[in-house]
Amino acid sequence: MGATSTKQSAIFSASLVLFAERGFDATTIPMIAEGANVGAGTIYRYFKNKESLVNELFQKYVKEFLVCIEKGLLVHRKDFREGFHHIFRGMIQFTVENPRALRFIKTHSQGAFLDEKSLKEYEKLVDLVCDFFREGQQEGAIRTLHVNALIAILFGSFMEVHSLVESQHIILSKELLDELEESLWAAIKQC
Amino acid sequence: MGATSTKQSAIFSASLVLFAERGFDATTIPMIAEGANVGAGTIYRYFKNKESLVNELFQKYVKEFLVCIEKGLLVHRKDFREGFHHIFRGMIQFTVENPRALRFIKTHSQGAFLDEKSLKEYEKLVDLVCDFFREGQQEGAIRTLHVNALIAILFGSFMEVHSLVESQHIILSKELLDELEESLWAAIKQC
Amino acid sequence: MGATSTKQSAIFSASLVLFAERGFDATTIPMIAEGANVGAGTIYRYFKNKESLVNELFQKYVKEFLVCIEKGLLVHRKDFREGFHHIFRGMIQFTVENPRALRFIKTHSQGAFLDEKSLKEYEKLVDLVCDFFREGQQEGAIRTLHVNALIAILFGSFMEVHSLVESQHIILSKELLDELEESLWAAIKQC
Amino acid sequence: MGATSTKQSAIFSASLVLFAERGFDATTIPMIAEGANVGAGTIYRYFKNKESLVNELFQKYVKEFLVCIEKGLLVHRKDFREGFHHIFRGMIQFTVENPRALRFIKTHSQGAFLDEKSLKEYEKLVDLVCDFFREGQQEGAIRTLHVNALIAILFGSFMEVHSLVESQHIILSKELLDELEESLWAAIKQC
DNA sequence: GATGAATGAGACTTCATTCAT
DNA sequence: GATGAATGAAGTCTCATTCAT
Repeated sequence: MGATSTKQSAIFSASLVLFAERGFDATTIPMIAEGANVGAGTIYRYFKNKESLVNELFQKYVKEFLVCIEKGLLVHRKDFREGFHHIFRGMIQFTVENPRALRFIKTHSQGAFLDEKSLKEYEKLVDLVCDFFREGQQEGAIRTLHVNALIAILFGSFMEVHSLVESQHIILSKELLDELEESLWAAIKQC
Repeated sequence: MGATSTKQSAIFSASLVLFAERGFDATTIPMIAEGANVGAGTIYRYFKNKESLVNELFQKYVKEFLVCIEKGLLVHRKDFREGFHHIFRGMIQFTVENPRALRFIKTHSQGAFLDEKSLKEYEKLVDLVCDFFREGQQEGAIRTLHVNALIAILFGSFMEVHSLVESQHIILSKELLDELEESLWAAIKQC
Repeated sequence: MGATSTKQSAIFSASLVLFAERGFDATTIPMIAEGANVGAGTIYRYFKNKESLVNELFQKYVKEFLVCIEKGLLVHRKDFREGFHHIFRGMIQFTVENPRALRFIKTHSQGAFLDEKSLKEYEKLVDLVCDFFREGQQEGAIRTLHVNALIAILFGSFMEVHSLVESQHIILSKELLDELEESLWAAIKQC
Repeated sequence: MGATSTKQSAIFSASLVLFAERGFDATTIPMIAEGANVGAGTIYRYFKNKESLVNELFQKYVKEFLVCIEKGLLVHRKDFREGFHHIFRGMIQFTVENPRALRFIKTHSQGAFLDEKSLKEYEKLVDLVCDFFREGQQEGAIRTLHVNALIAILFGSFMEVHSLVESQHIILSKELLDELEESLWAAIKQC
């Protein structure tokens, strides 16, 4: 909890903003150093190299995303509509608590620079929701589309809407969230 | 059909594959040259520079995408379910006819390298579907979500599923397409 | 007297020699880097780009040239023969103190890469001598040739002789200088 | 006297203009080709390469310059003032008949691309005037400066004034020429 | 003979990374 | 531990030269 973690988190913060806005390749180490108010060399005390930094950042936020979704799921398992509500609200909570993180995750989840650990962590996130959907399908509550497709619909839609909110093409409101949840549930539920 | 168009289209093809797979920044001119079986210098006979290349490629495919969607829409306008069917099938047709193009469009549509013409062309695409949705909302056939959100749901989902097909996480089949269409229509329609 | 000024002046020195000998276009950054014993990238820590380097170098030496000529002029203004003597000796002093600088200035003073500041600085140099000549003409001490032509004679001759000295076609001696001064004065003075 | 010599002289003309205005390095083969209204490849039918072209051009104009000066000299040898007059008028004639040639010769006479033949031809030019000056010195008509220095004064001044005329800083007139001749003779003659 | 499309060597420049301070 | 000056590999782009047409 000393000066060390302060510097590291400053580097994390600056990286998140820059990676989310400009992408991995277009972000330079000096940019991050300036954003974090540290020397360029200092970054290399905390991270082996630029790839290492992006991977640690990616894993950090994927984990936090996972926690946000997991939290609500554990409680209400029987009712799938309720379960979906918790997943959806967990996603919202994550984007609110970690402003640039979702865009960062989305735009970097296919990057060639991701190492095995990052990919595995990302898969965990997907698997969690997969399991939920699969169970719902067995109970006849959820559409019999390929579970990966269902996840694609859920995440793809959500992230795209999130982009619009961030770029201020859409204004976030309670109504929007409720309608969006309803729309996505309609896409997912067995009719 | 002389050597000219052959070289240029070889450069286009190689660029499309590389940009779609690795992104603009991570793709180098030598990579494109090798993929197109031309010398690096040749690329500069056909395109002013790397940015010019990505913009021309972007406009080309956005235009073709537009054509695919427009085609069906013009016929069946009254029935929105039918209209949606044509949009959806147009999207499918485009992805089948232009294997990497949709992923390229999606991953580059926010790039800082896009010039005004590219942005305008992309906007046309969005506007076309916007208009369709807006009309449907006035007729009470389509959900009253913000039209941009509806588009985000449609395109976001579709592209994400498309990614899964391309990465062979999902196998494309008539059933999948039918169910996906049904699911997305459920997300969009007024219930 | 830190490492900073050492590197920068090494780059300046190497540039001066190379630009003077080969010209701006035929001098490459790697050549300069090798001459200055620095990495090629280091040059870009001190100068924005190659043009910036040549402009800073040009301004530096034109300023020093100006100082050399100005110094003597300020004292003896009434006697034009004496004034000319000081201009001439100032030119000599400059070429002795800054071995390659005069040739560099001469061969680059018409370069398309010169920016406004460089041109203005060069003009100052010309104007100083112009004023001296104009005054001399009004007093009937100096030939009524166009002042620009007088300057052309003075500088053109001087630089050409300087070239011969540098290329060791002529050996520099007190006699040579005295005779040269006499010859140029004869060209300039009203007879 | 067919199409061949037409093309070659078109290439020569275009090269002269471009080399004189932009210099050897800043002039590209495509520029010359466009200026000469020939294909780029055609240039290589008439000249081995770019260096060969500049050397042939240089030799051609140095030779013509030599002829211009030689012509008048052969007649009046005893009177050095008269001899100088012919040299000077020969120089004028050359610049009038070959608009860009003198500037081309001057700005390229130190180029690293000049081959032995070019250097030898240039030396001939210098030697011709050298001999004249040396003879004049022996007769006590010409200043006892190093002959190379005398040539430097003559050519250096002349070329510099010529530059001013070309750049329209000075307007060419009979008076200017007469005064200039007088001034240069004053610089050269034994007083 | 004439052309200009094609090429690749080499120029300028950037930036991840190191290391002396 | 922190820094940022220094570096050189690698990227973009130009252009002299070749060669199939």
